[in-house]
Amino acid sequence: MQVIFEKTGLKPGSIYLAFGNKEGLFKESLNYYAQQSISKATSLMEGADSIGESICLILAGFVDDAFQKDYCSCFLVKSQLELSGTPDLQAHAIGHLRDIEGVYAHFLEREYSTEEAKIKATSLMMHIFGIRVYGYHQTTKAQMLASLKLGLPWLPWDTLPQVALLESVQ
Amino acid sequence: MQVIFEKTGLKPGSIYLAFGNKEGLFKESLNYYAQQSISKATSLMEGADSIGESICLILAGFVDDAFQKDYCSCFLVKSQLELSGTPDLQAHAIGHLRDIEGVYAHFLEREYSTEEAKIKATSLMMHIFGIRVYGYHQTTKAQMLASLKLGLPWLPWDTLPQVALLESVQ
DNA sequence: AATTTAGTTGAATGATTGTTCAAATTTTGC
DNA sequence: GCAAAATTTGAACAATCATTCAACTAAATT
Repeated sequence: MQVIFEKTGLKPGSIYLAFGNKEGLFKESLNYYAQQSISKATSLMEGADSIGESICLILAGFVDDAFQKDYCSCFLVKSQLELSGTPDLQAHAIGHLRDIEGVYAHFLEREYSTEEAKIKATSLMMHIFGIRVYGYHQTTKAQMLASLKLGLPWLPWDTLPQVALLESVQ
Repeated sequence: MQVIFEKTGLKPGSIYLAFGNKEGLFKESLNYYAQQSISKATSLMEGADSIGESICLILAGFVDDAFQKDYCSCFLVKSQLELSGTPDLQAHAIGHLRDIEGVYAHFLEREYSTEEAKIKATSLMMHIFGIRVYGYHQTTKAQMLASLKLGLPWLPWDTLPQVALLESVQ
């Protein structure tokens, strides 16, 4: 809260009037972040010819994130892990992550059976979580991408415009 | 610290004499947890005929963990993500995780080239991180295992004694 | 048994935390 | 232009936090 007072320049009273308490502000932030994430992914997959290709682009973007300075993983993932002591908020974060998995599963159903789409979405989420944690290790983009190709061999990595991947190689 | 005073029954002075300060205690805990993790994995792979099979067993164990009550993911993973504000401790956690990746890479070199072993170890770590995060979502063991099979197809899932996997299916 | 070392106690300290509220200010609706 | 509603302010409060320390007890050494 103290950091937020500083960064926003607002006084405690204003923020407490708007959000009630710390948990309220946190929950609202989680909602905003989740909505933002979902609409970003959705709009990328909606307009694409190939779901697979847009997923590759999304993943390449996550890899890029990891090499930005002040990388801070993913708000939802971090919250889910940190909030063991606050089951209410943790459930909120988990719910959003499951929604995101649902979005991927939904779009994958265009190209696979319901069963296949579901299991592929889970594998996808595992890799996303993997990137979000492994990102801090600061190895190389090439290594992370190679590992993604190995773990997600059903994605059309090679039909991607090479620039998209090359520009991801530091 | 307060919780530790309660749970151990020790008074502040005793703990501060032994560990210096909160960071010291935390660092020592990370070291202990990491050493424990590494020796558990190492001893499993050392005595095994097939590295692949022992890795499958390790992963199945991680999946089991996720369905234990009071599941709390992995101390190193959680610490790495939480300690953005304490670069010193975060680097410590990251170092341990990279050590663990090194152990897997080392054993995989028995069956693959150095290059192959390295990239497979990275993919393995991504899946482990994935399990550690996804574990909170409480779907089903079957779904998590199926997703692991999909993402790690180079592991000998089918040569595993069926009991080991069956007993993992809730 | 005497002396040094190691470990524990219990209370206290100062800093930081989340939170509240009456008064002042700005914005809105008529 | 005015009254009502909405926001902001600034100072304060109470709780919690990590940490310290002199006094006390137990263990080890000679």
